[in-house]
Amino acid sequence: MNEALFLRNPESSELGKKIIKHSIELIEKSGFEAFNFKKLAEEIHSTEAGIYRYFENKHKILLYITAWYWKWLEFQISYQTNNMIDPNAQLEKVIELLTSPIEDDVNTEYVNESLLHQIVISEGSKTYLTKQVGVDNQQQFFKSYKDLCAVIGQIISACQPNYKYPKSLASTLIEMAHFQSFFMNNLPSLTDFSATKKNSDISSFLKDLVHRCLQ
Amino acid sequence: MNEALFLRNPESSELGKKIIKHSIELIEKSGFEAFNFKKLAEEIHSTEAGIYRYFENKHKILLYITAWYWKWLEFQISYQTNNMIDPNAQLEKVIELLTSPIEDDVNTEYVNESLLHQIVISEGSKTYLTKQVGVDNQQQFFKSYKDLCAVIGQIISACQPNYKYPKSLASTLIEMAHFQSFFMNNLPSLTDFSATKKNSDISSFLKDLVHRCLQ
DNA sequence: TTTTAAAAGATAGTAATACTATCAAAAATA
DNA sequence: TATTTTTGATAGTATTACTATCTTTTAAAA
Repeated sequence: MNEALFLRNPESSELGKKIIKHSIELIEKSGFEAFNFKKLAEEIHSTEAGIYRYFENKHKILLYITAWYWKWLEFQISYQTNNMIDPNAQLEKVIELLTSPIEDDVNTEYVNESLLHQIVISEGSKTYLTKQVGVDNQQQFFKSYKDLCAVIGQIISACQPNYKYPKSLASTLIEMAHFQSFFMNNLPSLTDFSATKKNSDISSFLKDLVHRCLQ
Repeated sequence: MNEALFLRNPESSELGKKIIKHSIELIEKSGFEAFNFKKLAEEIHSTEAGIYRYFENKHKILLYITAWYWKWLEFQISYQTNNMIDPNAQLEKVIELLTSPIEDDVNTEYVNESLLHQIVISEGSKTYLTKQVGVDNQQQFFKSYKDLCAVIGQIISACQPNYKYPKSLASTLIEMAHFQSFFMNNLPSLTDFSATKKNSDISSFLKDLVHRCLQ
């Protein structure tokens, strides 16, 4: 993880891990706006000052957990497409991983990936939709997101070397996997999935989209 | 405009129009997070209490101005596609209107559409990415966004009646017109337009996308 | 033109948020 | 055992997001 995201590495202590674990739970439960260090401190039976020793502010926590998620997802993708030779099959797998509800990964004790996935859907855009996006980007806070996007862009180019917009299609896939999910559950008339509310419908939509774009 | 968005109609008085005009200027300049009623009051030489008589809180102002924008854009679309018979040409026009930088409309004295367009790009998603999205939706706060999406969905269906995802493709077009613009200017590696930084490139990308999806 | 009502201005105050500072206690390490 | 590092406890400040009240100005009705 990018060291500029924290003051003290949360992975290095029990308190740090509790901060991450309960930040994920609280943000998922009440939303990022309602989340603050006082509530978090109460939740983990510590103090506000204690949390400020790990993170400068709540925006850094959001940056940290979303960066964590993108890194984790990139690993899942490379792991699960490892033995595939056909880039088209790889791309289908990527779309499935982007759209399917995530089950909690038992290898990571203090991170609940299922909750984190929901946070990335509902709050993820808030990491970069700010006036500091330029400075934050210079400090490489979005590196893991950009890395994931680059990986997907490369698979797209492998499928169809002549396609002119591999990176934009990659970022479109990531963003739409999340936005269509949010819309389906909260503003259903913006989607074609209001009847079923199935994640597999989003998957079909995106697979159809890339298939037509790259054929 | 939806009457539940305000306490007193800002269009009905000089003070109300000043609130809208300067809200747009301030939010565009410093971002929605830094925007507050105290700064706005100073800007228009009025008082905080005065603004609270028009809007309950700053979130309602953001909802108001974005709803205003979607209504205005829907009008532009219906006006500019009015005499077109070919739905494919209509859809191309829609994409151009979504992606091209907006010039200030002289018919609306207290709204600068160019600034408002930038706000919709950078802050628009924050209107619905909240925990209250359900209640806000019940109160019809997103009606003009959903109306616009429905109009575009209908054009898509007119182009290709067999296409299975007209609404999702419509919301994808709207969101991506904005996100690709934001990425191009702030996180350029997520797009294929970092060399030119031209809005017409986003337009080409989206036209290519719908063309392939609907052929 | 006077009366009355509505809108705006001025001022004050509160609860919550987002921090910073300090010092002592506990835990880990040398 | 001594020393450093981490945590806990407490206090305090500036800003934000409101609410309340009263007076002045403006506008509309009588």
